[in-house]
Amino acid sequence: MNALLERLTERQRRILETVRDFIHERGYPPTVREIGQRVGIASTSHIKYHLDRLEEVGLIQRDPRSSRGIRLTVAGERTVGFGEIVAIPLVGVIQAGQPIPVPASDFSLLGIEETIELTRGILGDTRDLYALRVQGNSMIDALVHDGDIVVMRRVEEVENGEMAAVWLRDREEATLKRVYREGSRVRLQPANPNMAPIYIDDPRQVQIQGKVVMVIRRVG
Amino acid sequence: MNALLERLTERQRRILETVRDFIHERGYPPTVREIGQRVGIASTSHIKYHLDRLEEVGLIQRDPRSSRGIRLTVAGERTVGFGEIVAIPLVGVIQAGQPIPVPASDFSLLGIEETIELTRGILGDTRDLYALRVQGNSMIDALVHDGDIVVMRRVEEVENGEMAAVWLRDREEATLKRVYREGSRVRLQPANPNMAPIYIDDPRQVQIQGKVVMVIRRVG
DNA sequence: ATTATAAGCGAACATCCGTTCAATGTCAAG
DNA sequence: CTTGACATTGAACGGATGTTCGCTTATAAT
Repeated sequence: MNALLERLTERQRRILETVRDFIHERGYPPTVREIGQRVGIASTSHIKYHLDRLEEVGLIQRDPRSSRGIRLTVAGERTVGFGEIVAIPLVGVIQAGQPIPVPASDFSLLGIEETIELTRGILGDTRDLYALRVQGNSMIDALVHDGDIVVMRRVEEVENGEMAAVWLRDREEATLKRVYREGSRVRLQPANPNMAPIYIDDPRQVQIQGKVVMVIRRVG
Repeated sequence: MNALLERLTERQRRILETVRDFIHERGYPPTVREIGQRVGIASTSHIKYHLDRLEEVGLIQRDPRSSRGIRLTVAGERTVGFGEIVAIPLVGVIQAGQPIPVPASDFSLLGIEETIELTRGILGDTRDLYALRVQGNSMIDALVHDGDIVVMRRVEEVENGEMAAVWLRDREEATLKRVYREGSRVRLQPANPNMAPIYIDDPRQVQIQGKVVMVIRRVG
């Protein structure tokens, strides 16, 4: 999946992580010697050697003639998983009678018009996320309504009880429900506890299209 | 409202903004001399003099013996309005039969156990925000349910049609509704379009406790 | 065995950088 | 007018910092 990361030696990934951690802790990048202290390399020139490699492959960027003039590039932040802000591509719309769009697995954020930016803290696992805008009130039994943004994780299967976006083949309907496998049938439980569950006898009618991670509603 | 900011001279606020901008642009803090270049001060000692003042009032923090060892404190980020991340204090719980907590106007983030961090981009105006956790399903007609987080802005009055947290005195009930003043009475409209509005004849029964800015639902 | 490549060390150096010091200017209060 | 607090300057010092250079070691390919 990530060709860059494979090209890195253990030392180099260690250095990249150290730079990331240092910035996160102190609010400014480390010096060559401070990196050395953390990764256990005595020679400053040797660290420079590795930093040159990291810069060559485009994971970091440096300002020559500037002390601590080092920062992770977008690629660098991605390979090592940076601290604060996660950009989630907004790839489409949830609509009644329409399957829920699932982006390709190598989505690169290029060519995506819009992203929403969240902090790592309020998300759990930040891998394979994408976001959809809700159109219409067809998801209202999931306590989701027009204009909301749903953050999803691209998965093929879900655990019992997880909230998923499912496509019901026969009804030609997309819906957000908690999915329970009960013997041979499937129970789809609305988020609204006042509403009754749906039972599907043929599990093949239920196609998992993703897993709901978060719902965000901006109120004008 | 902000006593700190008034105590700052023009020069000092300018320096604070310069530090903020520099970090934002380059990814690392400026040196004393780089600050001088931008604000037009030739003497390094003079800049140190102002940095000492800024540190005294707690707007910046410095690592002695570290080059570029300067960062904005939370207070500093707030006075000068920092770039990306906004920390919103999580001050309590919304519960049926309980007024909605409203923090004091000078909430300083000190003594607050928990905060949620969001990016400036998905919020609009980031002033006077606080957050509440929803407990129970009493807000379900606002499409909000147990465990959701509601981001609020501390206001005393709302525009017509805005979603607000209101306390109904006679019912002893807190609820999230769109508020419409219709002549002498007040219409409270649920977010769920399938549900009927509530009409209150005596406007004094309706006490605005805040304005809903965002609803966030983390799905397990 | 030889060679190429990556990994590593330590010293030396010029520059960068935070800090200190002595001195001057400004301006309102006493 | 004097005083004292604040603002500003310039020079100098010592330590921090990125870079260069020469050298050594380990590993794998030729």
